[in-house]
Amino acid sequence: MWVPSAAMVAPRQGRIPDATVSRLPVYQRILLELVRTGVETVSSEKLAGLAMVNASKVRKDLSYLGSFGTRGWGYETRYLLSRIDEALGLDRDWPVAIVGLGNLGRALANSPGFTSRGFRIASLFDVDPGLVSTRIGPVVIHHLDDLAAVTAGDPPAIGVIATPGAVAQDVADRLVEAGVGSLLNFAPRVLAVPAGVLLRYVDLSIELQVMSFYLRRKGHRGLEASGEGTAPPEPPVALAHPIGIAAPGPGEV
Amino acid sequence: MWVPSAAMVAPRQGRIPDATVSRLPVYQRILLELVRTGVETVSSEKLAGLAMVNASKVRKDLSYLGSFGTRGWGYETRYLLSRIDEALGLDRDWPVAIVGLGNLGRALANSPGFTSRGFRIASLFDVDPGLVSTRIGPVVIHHLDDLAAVTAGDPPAIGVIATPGAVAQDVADRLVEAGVGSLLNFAPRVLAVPAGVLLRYVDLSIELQVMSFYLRRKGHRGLEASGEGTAPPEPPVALAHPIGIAAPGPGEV
DNA sequence: GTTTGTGAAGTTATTCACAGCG
DNA sequence: CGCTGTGAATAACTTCACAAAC
Repeated sequence: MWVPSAAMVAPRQGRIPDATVSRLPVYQRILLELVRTGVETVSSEKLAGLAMVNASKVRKDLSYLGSFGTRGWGYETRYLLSRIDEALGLDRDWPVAIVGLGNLGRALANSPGFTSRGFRIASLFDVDPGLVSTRIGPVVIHHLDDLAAVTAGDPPAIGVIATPGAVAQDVADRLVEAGVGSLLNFAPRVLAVPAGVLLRYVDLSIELQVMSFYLRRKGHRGLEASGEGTAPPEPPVALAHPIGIAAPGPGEV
Repeated sequence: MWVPSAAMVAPRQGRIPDATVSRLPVYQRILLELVRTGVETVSSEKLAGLAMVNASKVRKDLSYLGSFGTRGWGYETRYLLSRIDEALGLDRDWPVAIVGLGNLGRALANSPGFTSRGFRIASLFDVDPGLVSTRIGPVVIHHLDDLAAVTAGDPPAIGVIATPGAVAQDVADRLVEAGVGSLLNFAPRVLAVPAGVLLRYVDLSIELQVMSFYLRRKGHRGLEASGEGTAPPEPPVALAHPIGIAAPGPGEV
């Protein structure tokens, strides 16, 4: 069995760039699959191919965690995975509260994100009397008004907002008040939160509109153009990348 | 009524930076609300406050579309909105196909993204016999195997993948084969698509894991830490921004 | 021979700071 | 005056290219 030397384990002290952080989960998922299928080592080239990114980007990303590849050989999948898990804090269980259990909230509650390690649904909230007191799996849905009482003494690390936009700021305020450390907002609203509270957005409308922009550039024609007529297409363009998953690879413009 | 001069309308010929493109939908949404509530003008400072970004970023972003502010005064909300809509291609209707109508797919199909201008659900697909032939609103759900037949002659501009990860690549292949110009992937998989097809990702697991990383840095403690013990917290850090909505503003670390 | 890890170069994005216009 | 629009400065990120390690 391969054993890392002390020098190889030592993680960089410096900051890990944001762009790198947002790619680590991609590598993590790929490594999980490689380990599952019995692959023991992987080169930056191979990993880059699977993640659809440049190989030197993979090497630089991994170098921020430490230097645990073997030259001429590659990375040991199982060990690399454990280092990424540790960097991402997946060696803990982060309690998550979800507010809003319509289709989206239910989809989130049942998504693979919560069945894998690292996260745990701690509490659910809605205002619909038809939903309150029902369960999703083992977790009962409470009324939003009981949020403070339910989370008292054990505030969730992450609050997920899956409500209509109109109430998103109110929900955010309540979650912050309850002591939640970070918010993941699916509602189509820009939110204001106090300094120190992390805030990220996932927004379908924005994704669609960004696609619309690049489709127009590609010269794609929108059907049933409403209004004054169709603008001329602009020259093709490379696609900006999404939530930071992967830079444009061979498969993308 | 205010009428723009020719000089003010002329859009820049140069490329609009990707980072700007991903912020335009945010400005668009805010302007929509300002227009709706009867606000006639807005300064870059005000708009920046609402979007939680730096004011000079707003001015630079808007300057890529042309120069239609009035010095000493600000921007005319209704006119600015129309220019952003045009830049984003929202003056057309992009037909969208959604594959996978579990909770997530249904949430997407019913989301405000499709009730507003610019997008139209053209077709829906699933493989579940219990769903095929049922409707969501006026649109019937077809079997995935009928995708080629249903979209023949009128390929959707955008394909939305809301299936389990295991079948996402197959669905992507079918959509591309059918002539779809861009893909929005909600499945937790990296996809390969031919050059020329736009591809964006929305991934809950990644968002959660990125939050986990920054929570750890903040010194937040995960409950019930599994495994060998809790790593020491790292110094606080600024939060990277998500799908490119907004740079860290006053409300965010 | 092969592949990592990393300085250096190149590219893109953000912020500053102020001239110029209404 | 106030506020836009934009060059110039800074910062962040990506890619190149190669010496060092196995």
